[in-house]
Amino acid sequence: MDFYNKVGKMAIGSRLRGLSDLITTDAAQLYRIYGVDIQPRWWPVFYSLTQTTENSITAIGIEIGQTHASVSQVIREMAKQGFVTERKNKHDKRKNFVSLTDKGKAAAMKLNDQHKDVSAAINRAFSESQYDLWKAIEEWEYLLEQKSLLRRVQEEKKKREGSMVQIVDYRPEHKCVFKQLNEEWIRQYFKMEESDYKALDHPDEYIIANGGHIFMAVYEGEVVGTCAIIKMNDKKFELAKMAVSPRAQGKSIGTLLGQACIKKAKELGAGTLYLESNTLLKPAINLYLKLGFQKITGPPSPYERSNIQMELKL
Amino acid sequence: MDFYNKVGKMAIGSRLRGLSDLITTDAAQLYRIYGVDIQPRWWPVFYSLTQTTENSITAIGIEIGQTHASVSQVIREMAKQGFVTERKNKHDKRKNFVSLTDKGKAAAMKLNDQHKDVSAAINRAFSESQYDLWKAIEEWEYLLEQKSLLRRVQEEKKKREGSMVQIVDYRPEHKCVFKQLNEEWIRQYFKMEESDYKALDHPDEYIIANGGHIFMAVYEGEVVGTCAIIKMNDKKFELAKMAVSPRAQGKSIGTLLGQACIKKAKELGAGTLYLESNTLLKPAINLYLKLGFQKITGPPSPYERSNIQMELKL
DNA sequence: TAAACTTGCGTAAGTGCTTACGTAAATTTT
DNA sequence: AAAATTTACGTAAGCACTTACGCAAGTTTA
Repeated sequence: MDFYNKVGKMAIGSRLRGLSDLITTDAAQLYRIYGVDIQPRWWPVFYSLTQTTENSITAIGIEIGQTHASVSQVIREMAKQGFVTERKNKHDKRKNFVSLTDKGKAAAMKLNDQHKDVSAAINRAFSESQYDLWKAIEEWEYLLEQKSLLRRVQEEKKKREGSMVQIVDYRPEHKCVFKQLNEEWIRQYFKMEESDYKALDHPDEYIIANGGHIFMAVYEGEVVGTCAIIKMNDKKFELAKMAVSPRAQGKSIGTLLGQACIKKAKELGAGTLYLESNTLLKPAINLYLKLGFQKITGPPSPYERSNIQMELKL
Repeated sequence: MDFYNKVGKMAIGSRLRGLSDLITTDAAQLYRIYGVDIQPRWWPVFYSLTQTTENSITAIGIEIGQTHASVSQVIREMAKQGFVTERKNKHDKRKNFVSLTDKGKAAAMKLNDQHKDVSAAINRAFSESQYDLWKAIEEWEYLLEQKSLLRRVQEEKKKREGSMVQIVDYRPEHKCVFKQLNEEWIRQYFKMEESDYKALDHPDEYIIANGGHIFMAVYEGEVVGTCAIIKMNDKKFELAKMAVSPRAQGKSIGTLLGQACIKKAKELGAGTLYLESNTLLKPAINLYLKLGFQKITGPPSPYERSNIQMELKL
């Protein structure tokens, strides 16, 4: 199929199903060859019943990895053809115990031959092949169990979108959006305090002129995040005013801003980066931890909403 | 799934489908993440349409490896949601040309990102894996194209059943079945001749006492085939009276009998094995060819039904 | 001991494809 | 030019499962 090559390995799902179909379409004819008048879909149930004298619907389903509904349907068809009999359990009247009839057992004998031959044919095909399909499937099952495809794709999305984010220095024209981004999240969780207005209305004076720095995150031409470091003394800066627009979350923008701030603080000769936050903001705290910050107990903060203090030694 | 291990590699079909499901079930959620309101099953059609400005139903089907019926259904759904428009072809009014609307194109842009991320995720998974699933699938597709699973199983069946066939020397109690087996096939195609009765009614005198040999094939305790070598002179034997019961055909019994006769003829010091047959009996002629016999032109035969003569140099 | 939950099962409906079939248009054969 | 065949498409129904739901029977909790 040329399409597969165009689309690339993304088509792995379709391709797997295609191969599965290629293998299973022959099945119906196979049963005819062995003179057993059964439906291919009965096979797993049939096989399971040959292993245990009798079994309940749900138990069979679990064993063969299908739903009880599917087994129930198959059993009904098999019973109609006289391959199995059903028997209600005495102790637990909900349970429906199923076992092979004589006709079923006779068919099972023939199926046993078929099982032998199919196994032999498949094993021979395996021995003819260079790449081990069986092990490859096992490995993929394991890989996807460890981390689902969905999560893998989400990670790739984050990475791609993160690479499209630019971290730029604060410029006067950012004044308005700088305040807006911060006000947005503060109002969502808390209320604006006096000290907020001071820094947000006059970033140039309170932050930059004071020896600090502000970064802005730009995504698709739009400013979607910000973060600042404020000079406390020659050796200590505060990480503050971190804000990311809710529309742009999930793109690792906080991480990128944090990393830029840490780098800048080092350049400015800081030995410690300090911050105040609130334990209510779990994603933020997680981000700080990921950046290397650790909880400390310091002097009280001027901000009402602050209930946790953290520090990073540079 | 424990069942897989019990059943062995015969479950390869189910297992492939299982893995395919594991990969494709995530798909539905994926589209939501990318903010595109499309059905996963639309994807191949969608992708195909982004490659060509417009295309007909059947052509799309061929490209994506599905039936036109499937494409027709998908297009109907997509049109209802306004992703595509249909346009009857002027020159050929049967054709229905489909193209993306603006809404469709916008969705295609988003899908493009999704395609990138999914491809990246899958490629990363491939690079994490040790066994190459992709190549393994390719190889199996090739193997099954060369020889279908059905044929492979049939071969195994033949081999297994062949190994259950015993070739034994003629004993007096075989007299009746020896005649019966031969009469059965002769009557089916021709009519019994005078010379038939001589050899079939008195095998001891005409064949064995004369320095020849008769083999019987036994399957599941029942005599199901026979074949004889008749001495023509010290260096030349005739292969004759080969008969296999129709109920036991397809088990390579003819081959086994033939091989036994060839071996015996060698032991008896023959240099040539000769036979007469009829070109009507194609499977028989094929068997003789497979055993190494070649067509010759010799003196006329006493049997009316003989129209071909063959010989094997030992 | 009643109420709430869990378990086992059957039935219905959905899924994403397929095959089967019918119809109209185009093409080839007679 | 009529008849037969092929092509393009739509619709219906089937396949082998699934999920959703409801009922009855058991078990646990309050």
